[in-house]
Amino acid sequence: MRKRATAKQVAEAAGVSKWTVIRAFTPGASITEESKRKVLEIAAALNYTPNLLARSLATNSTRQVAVFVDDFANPQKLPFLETLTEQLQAAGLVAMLININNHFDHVNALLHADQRQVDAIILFGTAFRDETLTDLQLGHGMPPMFVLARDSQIDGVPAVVCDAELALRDIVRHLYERGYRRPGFMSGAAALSTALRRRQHYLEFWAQHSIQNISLLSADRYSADAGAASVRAYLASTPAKERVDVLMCENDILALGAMDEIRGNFGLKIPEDIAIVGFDNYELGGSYGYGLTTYEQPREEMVRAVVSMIKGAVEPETVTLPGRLVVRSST
Amino acid sequence: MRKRATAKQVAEAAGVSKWTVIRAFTPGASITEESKRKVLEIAAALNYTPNLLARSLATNSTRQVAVFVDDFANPQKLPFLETLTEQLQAAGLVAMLININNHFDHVNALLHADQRQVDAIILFGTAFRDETLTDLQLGHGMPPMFVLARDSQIDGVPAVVCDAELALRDIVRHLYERGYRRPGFMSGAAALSTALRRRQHYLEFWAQHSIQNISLLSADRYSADAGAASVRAYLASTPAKERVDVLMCENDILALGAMDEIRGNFGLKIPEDIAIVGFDNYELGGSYGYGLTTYEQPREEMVRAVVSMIKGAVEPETVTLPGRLVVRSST
DNA sequence: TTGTAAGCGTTATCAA
DNA sequence: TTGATAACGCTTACAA
Repeated sequence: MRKRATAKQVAEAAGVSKWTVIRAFTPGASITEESKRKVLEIAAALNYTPNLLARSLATNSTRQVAVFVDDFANPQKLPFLETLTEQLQAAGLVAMLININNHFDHVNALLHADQRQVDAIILFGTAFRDETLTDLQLGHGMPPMFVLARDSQIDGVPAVVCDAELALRDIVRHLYERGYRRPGFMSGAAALSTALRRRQHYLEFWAQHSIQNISLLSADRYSADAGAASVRAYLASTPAKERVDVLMCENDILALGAMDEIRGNFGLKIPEDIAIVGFDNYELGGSYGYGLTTYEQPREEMVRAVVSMIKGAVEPETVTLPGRLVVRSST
Repeated sequence: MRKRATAKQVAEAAGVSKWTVIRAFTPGASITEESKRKVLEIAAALNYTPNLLARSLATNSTRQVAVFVDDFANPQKLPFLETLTEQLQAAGLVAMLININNHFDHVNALLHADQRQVDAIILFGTAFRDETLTDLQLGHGMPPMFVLARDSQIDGVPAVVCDAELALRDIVRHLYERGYRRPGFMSGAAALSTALRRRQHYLEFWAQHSIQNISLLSADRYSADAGAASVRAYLASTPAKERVDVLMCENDILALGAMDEIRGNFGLKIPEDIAIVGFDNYELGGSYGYGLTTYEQPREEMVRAVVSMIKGAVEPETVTLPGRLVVRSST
């Protein structure tokens, strides 16, 4: 059990009251330079620093934000976590990273975060069951919640997402202008609303060009291997004449796997035989070997939006932000 | 300001003292079934749950662990974070994710974690300046610290690492048995002890086979592009006859970039012209397109070791754990 | 089994 | 500017 100096001890050593000590550590408090200097000096000698835990109890604000994550397979999470922690910390907040993968009970995680008195909860791209939330929301008093990088269909829980409609419009326009006319779409495993929406808009915008006959592939996980397996099955069962001329994959990881398979195993050329589009702008996709055309989510802006709402600088409401089409050699 | 029911309120509503309420929520406390049932019932009605913040203050234990991360570019961090949060949570602990990249002051981060009264601090693969630590350690009273996935050269701060000597011995033995005799090594940017150690052991074990002439390449970042650029410069300036027959890269990301460049830009075959070895067993390296031979760190065991020490189940001391050579088609 | 008193280290508020 | 009182919601130790 390690010991720390408390304000009281510093006060005694400095010959002042403990409130004066507190003031010395409170920016802008009314205290004479003289007292402040003396207190800080003694505090340094005694190795005293304010106890944020006690402060949280007294102020009813922990300045901690729970961040729920359930899918650690998507490498895209990492830059998001970096940006998120960076902006939270810059705002004087700190992230509690809570894993809610299969091993954990979602309701319990929520309750636990609440008991820790976090100032807010961010559902970061999680497949949170909506019923779970509605149940608990009713039980009032929960910390404010936000959904990041995924749609929210829960009343009163705002989401910050990349504008899927705009994204798919840009993508399809690009593909159409490049001359592709036989599109395909590879879905990932999850029936997440965000995922479904990408496909839906893809179909919708092709339909506006009177192209309705779209090949639908599906991968059973979000991994390169699953992407490869999916495209392998497709190519193996589809005569060259009938194949798509462009395949959009729901995210970059699937796309990378598909590219490997198309070039390596089938000896086809990208984009001459089949063009490929991904989603997320995962770093490796931009490397020489791939040159994957993709769409980048406005990470900084999305995070900024959530953090602003948490800080209370902005009214909480669902925000949809435009991303950026990144054209490379795969289309 | 949201309101929560407190133990006192529940006590009044239930007609008992608040300590009885506490007992109802304390497993194994001495309380009659009758009182307990009643209290829990009223508590549920009032939406009461114990305030973990107040508990932490009273018990002097937050059950929070600060996890410092500075390099979010390495996708290997993600599975580690998943395992770490999983095991911490299973032990009743929760991770505070603290970003200490360039934007932040390391000393301050440490001080801040301390002020938050965390039970422990994990330096997860960070390039923490050792002087920083020694300074602060002296100021006693800091939470116990641990270094994960990197060597620690700081007195009293134990590390949990993958056994580099064993790893490189296995790798070099494998390469030697496969018949390779002209090895090369690509280093990443950082002068991290862990990184230097890999190269050192690589040289050492080749030397045991009387092979001393080892080509040293270096990449200026840990990214696929940097790996590609490094190998490009090498190949462009080295006649085919004089080239290495096997190139070990300090991690998988560098290796993947190198592979792309070797095959795509130079039209060489892997492993016939140049064999490649990586380190980390990053998922994409295992996909069909790469088939990268690599070495897998014993993630679960490493995390288990740290968590055991934090729980106090095991004496804190540096632990070196054996990993696993993963042989694929690139060698 | 249950209630009481004291304490954890702060902050808010008011009085001096 | 400074000091004092009460409060934050819980735990520990002890008494009833």
